Amino acid sequence: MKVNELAKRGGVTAETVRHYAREQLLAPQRHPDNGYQLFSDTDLERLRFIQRARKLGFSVAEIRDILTHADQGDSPCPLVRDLLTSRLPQIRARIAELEALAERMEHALASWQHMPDGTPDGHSVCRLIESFPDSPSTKETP
Amino acid sequence: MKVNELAKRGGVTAETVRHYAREQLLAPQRHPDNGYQLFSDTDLERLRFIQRARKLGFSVAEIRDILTHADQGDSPCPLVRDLLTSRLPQIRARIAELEALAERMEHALASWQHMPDGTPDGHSVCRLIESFPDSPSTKETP
DNA sequence: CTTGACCTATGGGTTACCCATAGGTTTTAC
DNA sequence: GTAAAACCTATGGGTAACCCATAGGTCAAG
Repeated sequence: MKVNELAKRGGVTAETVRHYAREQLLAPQRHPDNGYQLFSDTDLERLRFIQRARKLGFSVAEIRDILTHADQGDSPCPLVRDLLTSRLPQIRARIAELEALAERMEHALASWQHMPDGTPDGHSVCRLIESFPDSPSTKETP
Repeated sequence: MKVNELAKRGGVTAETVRHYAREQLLAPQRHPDNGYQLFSDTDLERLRFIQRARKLGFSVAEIRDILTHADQGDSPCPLVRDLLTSRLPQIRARIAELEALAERMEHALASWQHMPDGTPDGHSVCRLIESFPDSPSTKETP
C-alpha cells in the first residue's frame, strides 16, 4: 500500500507516515519504476506499535531504538522498562511545575481583581505583572 | 552596560539577553565605534519585568506585545488579563493530559511486573507495549 | 604586545511533526 | 485519448525559547 492508505488505516496523516519513514521507524520498499514507498501489513502493525509507544510517552528516537533492537532479534523489553522508569519522575516533575504555574496564574488573576489598570510611565510597564516576585527561580516552558 | 553585565545582574545567560534583543524585547543602544550593545538601567528593569512575565507563563511573543503596548503609552493590563485568562485553561488541560500519561505509565509498569521479557518474533516487537490499547485518541508532547 | 576575556553575526541543533513548493505519476471521467 | 483530479516525490522552512559552535573583531591587563 502507498503512503495515504497506510496513513488512513493507521489513523495518522500522510505526513506523519513520511516522517516516520524519514526517521527510519518504517522502512518501506520502493516501487522500482516510480520510487513510491510501498508499505506492507507488517508496516501497519509497526505503525500501530508506534502509536501505542507514543501514547506511553516514548519519543520517536526512543521508539527507533526499540524497533532497532527488536529488528536485530534482541528483546527491547528491558530498555522499555528502563525508559519508562526514568521518564516517569520527569513527567511528575513537569506536572508539579505546571501546577505551580497554574497557581501563580490564579493567584495573579485573583489579586488583580482589586487592582486598576494603569497607564505605563517610565518606571512601570504593568503593575499587575510587576506586583509579582521575581526571585524564586523556576523554569517553565508551557 | 554590555551584554554580560546585564545578564549577570538579571540572572540569565548572555545568550538569553541577546535572544531578547534579537526578538525586540530589549532595544539597546549601539556603541558607535565597535557596535557593542549598550544597556541602561531601564533595560535591566525591563529584563526583570520579562522574567516575571515568563514566570507567569507568557510567551516571548506575548511579552513583546505587552511591551510594545506600554512603549506606545497604552495600558497593556487588559491584554495581560485576557492572555492569562485564556492561557489558564490550556495549562489545566495540559496538566490533565500529563496526569493521564503518568497514569498510563504507572499502569503499564505495574502490569509489566507479571510479564516476562520476550524475544521479538515476526508479529510481536515487545508485548509489554503491545498489551496496551491503541484506540482512545490522545495527543501528547511530553 | 600578547594573552585572555569579551564582543559581533551567522547558522545549526533541539521535538514531532505541518505546510508550501515544484514537478512527476496514476487514476478517473468525458 | 486525453485532460483534470488526486496522489506521489524531495526539499526546505516553520514552530518555542533558547543553547552552542564558529570565525573574527575589540579591549583590559601584565
